[in-house]
Amino acid sequence: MMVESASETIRSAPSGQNGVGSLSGQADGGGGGSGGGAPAGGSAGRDAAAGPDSNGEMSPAELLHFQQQQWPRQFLLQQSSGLSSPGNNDSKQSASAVQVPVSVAMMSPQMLTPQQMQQILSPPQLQALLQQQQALMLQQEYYKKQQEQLHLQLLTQQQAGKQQPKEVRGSVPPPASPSPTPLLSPRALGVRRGPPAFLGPGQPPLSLPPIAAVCPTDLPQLWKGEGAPGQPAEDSVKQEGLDLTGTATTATSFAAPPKVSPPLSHHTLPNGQPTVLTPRRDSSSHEETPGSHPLYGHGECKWPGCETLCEDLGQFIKHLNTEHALDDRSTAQCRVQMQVVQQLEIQLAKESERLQAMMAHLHMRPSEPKPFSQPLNPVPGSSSFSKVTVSAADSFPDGLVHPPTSAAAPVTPLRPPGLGSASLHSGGPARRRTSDKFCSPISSELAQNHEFYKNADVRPPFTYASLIRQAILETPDRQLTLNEIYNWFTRMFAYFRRNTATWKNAVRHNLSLHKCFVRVENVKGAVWTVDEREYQKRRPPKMTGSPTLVKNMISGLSYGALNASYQAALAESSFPLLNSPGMLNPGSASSLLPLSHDDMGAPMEPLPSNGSSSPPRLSPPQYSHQVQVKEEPAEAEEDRRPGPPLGPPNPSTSGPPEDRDLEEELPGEELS
DNA sequence: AAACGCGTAAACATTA
DNA sequence: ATAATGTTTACGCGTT
Repeated sequence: MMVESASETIRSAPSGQNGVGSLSGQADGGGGGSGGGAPAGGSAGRDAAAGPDSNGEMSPAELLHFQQQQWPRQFLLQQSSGLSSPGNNDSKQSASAVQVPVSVAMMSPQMLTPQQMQQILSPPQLQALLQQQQALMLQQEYYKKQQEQLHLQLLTQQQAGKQQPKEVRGSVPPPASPSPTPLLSPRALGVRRGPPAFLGPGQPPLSLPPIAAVCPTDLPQLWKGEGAPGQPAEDSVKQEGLDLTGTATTATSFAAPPKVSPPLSHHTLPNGQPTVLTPRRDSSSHEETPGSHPLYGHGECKWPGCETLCEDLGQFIKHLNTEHALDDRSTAQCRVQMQVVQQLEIQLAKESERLQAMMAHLHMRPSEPKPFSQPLNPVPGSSSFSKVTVSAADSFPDGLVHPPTSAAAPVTPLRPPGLGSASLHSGGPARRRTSDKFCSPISSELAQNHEFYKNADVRPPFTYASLIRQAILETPDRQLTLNEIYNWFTRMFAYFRRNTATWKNAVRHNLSLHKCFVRVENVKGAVWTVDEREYQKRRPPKMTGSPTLVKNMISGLSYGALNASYQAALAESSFPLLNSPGMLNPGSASSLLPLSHDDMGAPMEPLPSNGSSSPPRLSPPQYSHQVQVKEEPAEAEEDRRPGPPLGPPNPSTSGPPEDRDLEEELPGEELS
């Protein structure tokens, strides 16, 4: 995950080879503080090596990451964009994307990182993407075969003395040659991998072309954009090709309503081969001049595999007639193209169907329109939020957003933690914190995406401190041994099932570093507890309503952050939901009490000076227990609290539970 | 630009 | 002796 910062890499360099090799050492999971090796070498290196499950080979998750980088990103983006507004060329129509999950709709293509994608999509979705990609690769294979076949045919013909259409591009090798030299240039056959011509001169290599720019007309890119499997992903440009493939897949959807596959015109080729042509090739999307030709764009021929430059339409027509006249080659290419289209159609149909189902599902839910300015103190039972369908505008006017959906939703399995985890992996450590900072209440987030985090190798958008705290608070007696904390991490997050040395070290580091974590000597050893007061202390002032914040959310931090913020806001406004039965954390979700001041933006609440157990500190009752723990031996605590079994939240529970709950909730919002 | 929070690495000490 | 625990320092990055 995260791209290791260059600096890190640099730093580690001197320390010695860090690499996978050394990593393996630390991968032993021993976790000992000794820190094993220096990871480094890059994110991939570290991640791959550190994990116990990584033996130098890519784990499924890593593979997923890798593949995600190839195309799904744009694919999805476009898809989402298309959903929200088929005709909208503006890729940033976030605000208007009311019907699309905010987490997706707001994403800016350029900002979506594979990790974000991962977060946005549920594992099944990711899986689907993978499959799609594989399907595309298979297609590629198919094309290649076809091309080879064609090649052979032509070769045969040629050898038979038949007149072959002359190769357009001068680079055609002498026909007679029996050598592997392609009779048809790879390019002509679509195998060629030159710089994607479709990337117009003005288009930055990595930028995503406006949705509108991708249309059926661009399908030919498949011919060249997709490289042969063996071809190492070239460079960004090349990847772009892949991306575009995905894009192309979606492209058709823009031209037609999501639900139905675009009508197709079935033509019959001269040779009798039915050809499927996407309708309005020319009109759809491409801003082509009235007199343009579907196969002509950006000054060049768009015939699959052909990039011949043509100054004008006239020249192009001429070229078309001469070079792409009716012949075996053209026919074969047409056939291939037809296959491409058909595949895409099928794909589109499937995706459309899925989309419909998703939308239907999501729209059904928002049973509760977000009540706007609700009091900061959420009304119990108000609801859980879902990261769905809320326009940015709605969410940020006051920095508060209300859950569009109704709480009942227990944890939706594998629901992508879109909003909350948004910016996670996009960058270095700090970056991921962003979302954290923006507060998504950890318990809420966790509750909702429990399954997701549990199964997806996605890094949770919380700081170690917040996670540790959460782990501790989830237990009946609010204390855990280091090992138990470790276990919690691994149990709750797939992500922490690897890189053990790294994160364990981080956990220990955090425990020691933060005053909020108090080590208590217990009979059996030492346990860690949380000093809620301290924890609260470290929380930076809230950003509620801060223009700056909003601004950041909207622009600076990438949509991911925005989403996170949004989610956080939602969550904050709906604490009660934390207590919903669906909550995964039995222990933590015990309280229905309105959270105290804490979150909601209230800057730090001045801690009342009730300091019960902690003399020096004025700590509100809620915090007292923590403090006690801290100052008292574990036994004391145990006495205090026999330890209500971690059962579902029991509102009726009296005192102690309350405290607990409060504590939990308070912090609920994770820092800030 | 500085301060701060966070993640990561790593050296070192202590304990089981 | 070894591994698990803890503590501490350092560095880089992003945000405020």
